[in-house]
Amino acid sequence: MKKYEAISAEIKRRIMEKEYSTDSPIPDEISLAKEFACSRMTMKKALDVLVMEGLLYRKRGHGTFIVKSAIDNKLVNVGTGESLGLTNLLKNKKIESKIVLYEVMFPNEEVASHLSITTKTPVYHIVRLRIVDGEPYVLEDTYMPSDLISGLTEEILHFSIYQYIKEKLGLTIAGSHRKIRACKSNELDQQYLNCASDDPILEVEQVSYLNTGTPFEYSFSRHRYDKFFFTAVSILKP
Amino acid sequence: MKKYEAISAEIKRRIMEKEYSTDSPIPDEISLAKEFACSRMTMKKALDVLVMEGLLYRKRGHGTFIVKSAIDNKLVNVGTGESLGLTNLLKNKKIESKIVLYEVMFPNEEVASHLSITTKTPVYHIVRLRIVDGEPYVLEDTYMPSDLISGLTEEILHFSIYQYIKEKLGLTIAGSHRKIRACKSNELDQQYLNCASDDPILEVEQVSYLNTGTPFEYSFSRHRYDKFFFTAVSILKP
DNA sequence: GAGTGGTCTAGACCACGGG
DNA sequence: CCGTGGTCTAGACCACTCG
Repeated sequence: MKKYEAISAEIKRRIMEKEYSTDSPIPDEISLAKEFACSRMTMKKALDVLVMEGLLYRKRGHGTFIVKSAIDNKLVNVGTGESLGLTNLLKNKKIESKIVLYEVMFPNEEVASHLSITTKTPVYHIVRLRIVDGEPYVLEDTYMPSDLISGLTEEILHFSIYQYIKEKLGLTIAGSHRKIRACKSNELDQQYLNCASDDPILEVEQVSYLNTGTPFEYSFSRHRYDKFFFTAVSILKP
Repeated sequence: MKKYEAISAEIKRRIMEKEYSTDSPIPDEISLAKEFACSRMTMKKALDVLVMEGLLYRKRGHGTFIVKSAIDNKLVNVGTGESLGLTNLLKNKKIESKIVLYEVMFPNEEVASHLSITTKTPVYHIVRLRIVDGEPYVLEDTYMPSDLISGLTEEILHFSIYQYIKEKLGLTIAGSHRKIRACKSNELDQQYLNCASDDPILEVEQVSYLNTGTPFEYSFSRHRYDKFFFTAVSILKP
């Protein structure tokens, strides 16, 4: 365990357990560094994590304070997210997957360009309906290069592709770029998400990358508008 | 100008001008630190900025590489955004504002709780239609404590509230928490955004904070679904 | 082993806000 | 003035990947 992560976790615990007052600043960086027997730079890095998560804010010349609203609201932080994939995000829920389509094909120009491959490189094309606690939740339309993500089976698709990539293929997922938009529902949405023809859809277009910088997934997640929203924390530079 | 920002900007320039190959790593941190006459920690911080923006990625034991797709797509980075407000985001466009409603009122429970005030504290309630290059773009429904954001005039509402807060009131905006969702359009949307009754809306619910941690704005921005999408860069921890 | 980025140190000075 | 956080330094050792 990295030192700054351990410190960060301990301070987070103290905040959540209300061991620090929300009316006065938490102890200053130098005192905390002394308490945790680390340098001030390391202490700062530990606090940086919590500032990023929206739990703390700093006032130059004053100190570091707790964001009051952060204690009650358990934010799903997406800005610098901890994990990707439904299986990770909804750990307490029962998640099922219905495979709507599973094929190997040559990508069109658009898909190929987002995956940084040619139209001659075969890709998996997967359409999955994800069902959370018995309710249809999201329809995922996913493209992955078949040589990169090899050995996919229907059994894996019924569970978690991300877990397979990490644990069985030993690849490291580095992050993703997303575009979030609203759009009209199409027939496929209506059929599988069980929604009305005038129900909107929240669509997340996503390119995910390995730590090698290689894109491994280009996907469109189409969410029921009443079952999902996206959260983001934005911190401006001074 | 801070040193690491200046270095960061210069490296960004080099990437955009294609002065570095995208097939090999950019120079290592120690060489770059030497070139820019700074310590390695400062160099690292400068590169951190570009990693956050999705322009670079690092491979331990290998080097630091350019994200190929980042050069073409000019991402509007929202994750750790540079600025808030339309006036900043769309600098090249002609932005007009039509004031639909402008009143002072007592907030309901929901608004009060998000602004961390009581229902006895008066707030401005502002509904503005923002028009970009002559096209209706977003309908903003905004609540602000009137004692905090004092001296608002219609003239300011026609231009930029954020700029007024920063430049005239001398307050510093620290960041915001957002929820992004899709929803159905209502009559107000249809009237002002000039959209059909079955057109969806991309709604951004936002609480914005000053650097004091005080919430100063609770707003709902309702966007035409065909004129706006939200982008986010997500970087996972190793 | 050589070279990379990742973490950490023990200081230094600066910028800001308050008394 | 003092105390706060913000930046910066010149090193150190570790973890990882490759030849």
